[in-house]
Amino acid sequence: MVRRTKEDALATRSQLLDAAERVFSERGVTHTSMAQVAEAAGVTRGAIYHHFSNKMALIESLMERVRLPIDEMREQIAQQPEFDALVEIQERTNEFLNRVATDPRVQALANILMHKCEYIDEVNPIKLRHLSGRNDCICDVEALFEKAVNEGQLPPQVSPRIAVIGLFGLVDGLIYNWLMDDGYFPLVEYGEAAINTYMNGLKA
Amino acid sequence: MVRRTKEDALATRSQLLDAAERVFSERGVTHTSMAQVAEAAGVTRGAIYHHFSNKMALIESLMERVRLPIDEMREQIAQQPEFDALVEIQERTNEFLNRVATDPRVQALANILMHKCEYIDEVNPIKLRHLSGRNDCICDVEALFEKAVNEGQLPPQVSPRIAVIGLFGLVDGLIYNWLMDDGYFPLVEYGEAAINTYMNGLKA
DNA sequence: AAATATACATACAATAATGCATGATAAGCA
DNA sequence: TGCTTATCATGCATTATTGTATGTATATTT
Repeated sequence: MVRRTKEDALATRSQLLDAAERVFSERGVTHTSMAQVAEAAGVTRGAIYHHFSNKMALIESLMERVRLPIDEMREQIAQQPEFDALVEIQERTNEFLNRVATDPRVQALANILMHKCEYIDEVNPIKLRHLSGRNDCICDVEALFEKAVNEGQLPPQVSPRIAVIGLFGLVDGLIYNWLMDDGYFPLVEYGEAAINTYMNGLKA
Repeated sequence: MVRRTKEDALATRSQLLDAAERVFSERGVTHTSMAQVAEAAGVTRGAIYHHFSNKMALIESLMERVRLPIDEMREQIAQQPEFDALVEIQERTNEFLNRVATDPRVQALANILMHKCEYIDEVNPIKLRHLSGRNDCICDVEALFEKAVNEGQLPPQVSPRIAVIGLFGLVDGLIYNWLMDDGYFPLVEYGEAAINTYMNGLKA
């Protein structure tokens, strides 16, 4: 082929990301060659190496594409005045489960990160990004738990730190298991029930 | 080298498994070549291919080695008369957390399965084994929850199925997150607290 | 309109990993 | 004791993949 319009090029880039998301999620990151990604996108490897320097850069762009709307969501929520800290926590958590269950893009990326890639050597920038993003969320929710304790919604012996570690473990574990054996339980329904149980346990 | 005693051969096999466990857990399964496993074990690839037909057979043997004692534990528990279903559940769960936290072999395997390998194509025998073993445990615990409901320890509206899905999600998620950022929270302490919270929530 | 840079396709070289075939030596067995 | 076979080491051929270099035709710029 030949040189296309800038818009065409952007579309190609987008197709490449879509294809990578799909193929990585199906066959795993390291078990997928650049040629397979290119084939799935209907182009050649030349197109990939033009847009991305290597496979890891491709994955980073993949994460960027999903991270942006999530960050927006976080900022948007942060601006809102918080009424009820506990309700806030539960709504956010349920919203997250819902997105994983319904947004195929988020779902595919979660699947890639949890089941279709290997975390190698500490320097791995992907892992660091992931952890950094997580940590921000954890801090947010920890602050909410602290607020709930301070305002007497939760008994004073509740440790916000432990509470948030448990909550994230629960959410991540539900998603992990749901993705592992796709749809052997309804994520949103069972997940919300389990989270509700956990939150009730904090009050006791 | 040469032909060794049968015992020597068994020792070599064991060394290979140890080395694989270590190297896979550090560098990931697909990012580790058979040559690297051999080097870590102090032998050549010839030794590996003599004992195992390929990398996947190696991993299967790895899982077998850990599965056996776990299965024994299950059977052993199953024989005991159950006094208190809820206590039983909590003890088993805590025991599991404890093993992951303290037994380096279990920990390495959990790390490999959760963070250092890619689950590819449905036929993957490793995944199937893992799921099958999980399912047995899930059924065990589900039966215990059912017993707890029947005996009035838990309110009747508690669904044993949802309860066990949530519990396993919580445990798996805690382990997953703990392994991801090794030791950024104390697994046993925080884990037991979170599980306790969850179990209390079921009673409410 | 000419020059240049862009957006890819294609071809090539280098690397690395796998599986197997072969070799060597001693253990196990008749 | 002699034969066979198990336990590994070594070497080889094949294959797959990566990164890059080159080619080409068209947007874009001047």
